[in-house]
Amino acid sequence: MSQCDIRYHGHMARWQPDARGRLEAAAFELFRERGFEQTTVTDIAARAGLDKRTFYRLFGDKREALFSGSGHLEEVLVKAVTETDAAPFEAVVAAFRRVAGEIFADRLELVRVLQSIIESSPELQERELRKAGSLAAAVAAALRAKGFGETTATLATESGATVFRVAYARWVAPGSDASLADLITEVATELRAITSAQG
Amino acid sequence: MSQCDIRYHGHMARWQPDARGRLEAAAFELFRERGFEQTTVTDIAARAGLDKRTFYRLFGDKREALFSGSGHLEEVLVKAVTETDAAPFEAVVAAFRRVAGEIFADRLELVRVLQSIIESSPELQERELRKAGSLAAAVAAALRAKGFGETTATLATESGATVFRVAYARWVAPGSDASLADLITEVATELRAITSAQG
DNA sequence: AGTACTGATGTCGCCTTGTGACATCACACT
DNA sequence: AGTGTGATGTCACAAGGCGACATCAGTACT
Repeated sequence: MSQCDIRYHGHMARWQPDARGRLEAAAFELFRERGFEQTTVTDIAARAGLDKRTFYRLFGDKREALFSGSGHLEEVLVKAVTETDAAPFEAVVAAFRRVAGEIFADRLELVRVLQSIIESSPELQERELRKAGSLAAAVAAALRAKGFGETTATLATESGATVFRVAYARWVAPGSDASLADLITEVATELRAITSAQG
Repeated sequence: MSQCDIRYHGHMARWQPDARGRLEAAAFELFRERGFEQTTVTDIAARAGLDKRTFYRLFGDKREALFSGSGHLEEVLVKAVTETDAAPFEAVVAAFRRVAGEIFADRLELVRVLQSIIESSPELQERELRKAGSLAAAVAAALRAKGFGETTATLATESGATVFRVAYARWVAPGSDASLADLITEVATELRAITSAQG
């Protein structure tokens, strides 16, 4: 198995390594500098020293270059939900709290820039919504796999996601200094209060 | 005020009336016949007896032709939320129940076709998500206008929207025969149970 | 009546997104 | 040396979307 010794998987001298990473970085920079709509895919590829066609082989479309992290997020979230034995809503909230610590905690500045880019473009907002949706679908599926019913799984997931969204918005908003995990706990309590109030 | 007698607002002989309506109808038909992606804007305009450029003056993009009804929905929803004095979550759920009766009740078949078109295209799904989002923003704003806090308004709105989405999915699913309004009530009860359960 | 204005529509040309088909060329394996 | 293989570049093209200008019925103003 001498192949295992090859650390630089294939083509190293011929092409700069990590084309995908360079494209993501180039896209992020350009979106920040000029805005999403003022940046063409050709611009991104050029800055990464690649061709437009190569961009489209690595990303489905221009927006995807900005949402590469969401796959990892889904993974961690599903794992967290699977490994607990709490009630569904509590499980989802706890999973988000874990994600808050593992993924978001030390990236506030990055997240703020990312969010400002997204807010500047309707196209990106749509994509973000879809990513959130498929993420929720994955979590709901994980709950169902644990034996919960379709409706229960969906409602717990969506409620948990709502809690996260609100907490996240507060966390990203300027002037806040609480941790995301704490905000999640607070918002979850508020949600319980609101939904259990008497009509 | 003799002008009030003019029923056919302006240009009647020169152009067929209701260009917008004709384009919406043409788009709906073509999307159903060939699918969204297999239909070009030029196709739609041609079927409506108009030019591509005219389409883009009336609709921001190809997807918008399918979501014309969402403006009316938002209007009714906001009105319903404003006119009640129930607690926030209950107010939103009641508003959705009202919308269920006033707008959706006698349109199951149409809604099913619409939904099947949307489900066939990721682009349309993204747009639907965005429409739902701006609708929620409007409802939340209405709650805030009634004096509720930002967080309360958002949580109540999002929870209400979740209830509606789940009920709507059940209603549209084949084989169901309950009314949308009843489904909303049921789902709201389930949500209360889930969020108030002990960890 | 004549004329200028308005406003919805059509025409033309352009850039950008996204894709299929084919060429290229360092590296690996035989 | 010969032969793949796989990531990349090149070319051409359909479709989305937009700016600028032309057209022309009806309206308003004189």
